[in-house]
Amino acid sequence: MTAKGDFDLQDFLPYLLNQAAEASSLEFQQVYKDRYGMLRAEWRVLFHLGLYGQMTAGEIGRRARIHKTKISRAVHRLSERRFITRRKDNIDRRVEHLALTGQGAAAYRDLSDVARVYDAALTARLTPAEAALLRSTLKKLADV
Amino acid sequence: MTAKGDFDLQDFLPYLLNQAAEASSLEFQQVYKDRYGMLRAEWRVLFHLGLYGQMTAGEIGRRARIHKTKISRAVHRLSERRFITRRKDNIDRRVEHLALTGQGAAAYRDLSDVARVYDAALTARLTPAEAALLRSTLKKLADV
DNA sequence: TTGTAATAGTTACTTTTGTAACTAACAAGG
DNA sequence: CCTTGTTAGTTACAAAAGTAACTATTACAA
Repeated sequence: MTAKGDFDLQDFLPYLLNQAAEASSLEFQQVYKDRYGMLRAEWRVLFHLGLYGQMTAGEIGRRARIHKTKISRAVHRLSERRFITRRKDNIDRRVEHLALTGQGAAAYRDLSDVARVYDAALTARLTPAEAALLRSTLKKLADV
Repeated sequence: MTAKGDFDLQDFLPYLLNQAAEASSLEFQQVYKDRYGMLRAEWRVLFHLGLYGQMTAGEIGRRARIHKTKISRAVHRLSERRFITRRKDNIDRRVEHLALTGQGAAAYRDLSDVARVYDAALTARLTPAEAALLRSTLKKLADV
């Protein structure tokens, strides 16, 4: 049934990327989900605040390319659970400045340790050359 | 705020993979969605049948690592819209053999053409060495 | 001013997904 | 045959995501 013009699914980059992304996210997902009850958008917001400090929802959305409704819901849940604080800007009162609470910073440190270890384990499955080229190539592809 | 032990989100493989996967899936998604009203699981089922011929839901699920409920719903919608047929196995009557209809085969040919062109466009953004290494590395990572 | 457009973020509504429980059919040992 | 366990696939219910419309505020030009 495979006609000669066909190319295999295994050679279709979007498919391959999705398979690799899903497989490689599984274990980390278990951690932030089981340990902190977070969703994907939530750990991403947490990491942005942990890595780059105080930010607004819009800034996080632009950096991480997350839709504003996802951010809005993530921020809502994170602040509800006291992982982050929200402070209205004095000048532009549409904007809120988000920052980690002590609890949020602790969760961030814990998860970023897990991420570091997990990333090292993934990387160890590749040669150094593969790993380096993979990262740079993925960055290229992520730029739309 | 970025402590010296931190590693950037941009170096975390699961994050990078997800960003690249999402960015690189966007345009193709528009096509199968707008042109045929399909979801991701649906075009994958369609492609499996187009590429490998008649298969059962379970076989597709194992190959593509798609959960059986997603397959079940995809199969339901695809057969409802006359893209595939379902035929009960004579010996093991739990099993159904799925196959493309004429309409399904036409959709498959159209979408696989789109996929081939789109994949070529993505690949063209990389050097040949990068593209080759990317594919082989992704295959490694996709193996859980 | 004041009217129009743009921006930040939220909400309501719908669609899709995740989870677990379910039916139906087969398998295999007693 | 029966019981127990397994496999294929479906369904019910709950959680999450997508879309578009909404509020509130700011920007800017007539």
